[in-house]
Amino acid sequence: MMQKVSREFYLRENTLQIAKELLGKILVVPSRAGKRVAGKIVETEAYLGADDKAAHSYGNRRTKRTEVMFSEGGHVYIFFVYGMYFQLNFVVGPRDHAHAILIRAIEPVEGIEIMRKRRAVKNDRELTSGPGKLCIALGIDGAFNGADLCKKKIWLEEGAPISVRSIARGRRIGIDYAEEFVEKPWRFWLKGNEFVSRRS
DNA sequence: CAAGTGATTAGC
DNA sequence: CTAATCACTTGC
Repeated sequence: MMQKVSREFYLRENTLQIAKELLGKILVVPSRAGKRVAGKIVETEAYLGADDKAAHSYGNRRTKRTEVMFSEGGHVYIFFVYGMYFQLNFVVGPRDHAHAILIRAIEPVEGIEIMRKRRAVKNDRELTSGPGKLCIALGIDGAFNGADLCKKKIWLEEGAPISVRSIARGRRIGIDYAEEFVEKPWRFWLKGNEFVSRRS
């Protein structure tokens, strides 16, 4: 196994930089039977906490749901949307910073058979090409909320280096309520990767 | 393109 | 308490 990403990576305060650096890293979530199910991160979105109208923690809004966003970097924030889907986020920065990065898409790397079983789709391209899809494929649900990325339930490993020129950025998706923050180019993806989510 | 699904939140 | 909304996906 490649080197596990350490706590220090998540504790930094430059959330946009971290969102970019997450591209290419390998997300690993062992199955219940202990088999590795993993994928390369190909799309992320940064949510800049108290000052970002698109963030759940905007204005330091602290509720039962957003509580884990205020924990220290390296923890997992899971929320449930549209009555059906879980969304995977990594909390970054020091305690009470309340910044998070949404993992929007991954490219399957290990345990693809398990992913196919969990997602009954014809085309492998549909396996993990969206934030709700990848949670199903990886078996991520509300029980992962607050999990520590430095422990054994879910973690990140270094992947092959990514060239800066292969990174694209643009506006975030599905945040029409965020007023002047709608246009902020805080979504990052790997150019041309077929697992990047379709919508723009 | 629109339905579906239920937790979460704000507002009374 | 109620009602609107929602960091999405799928099938029409």
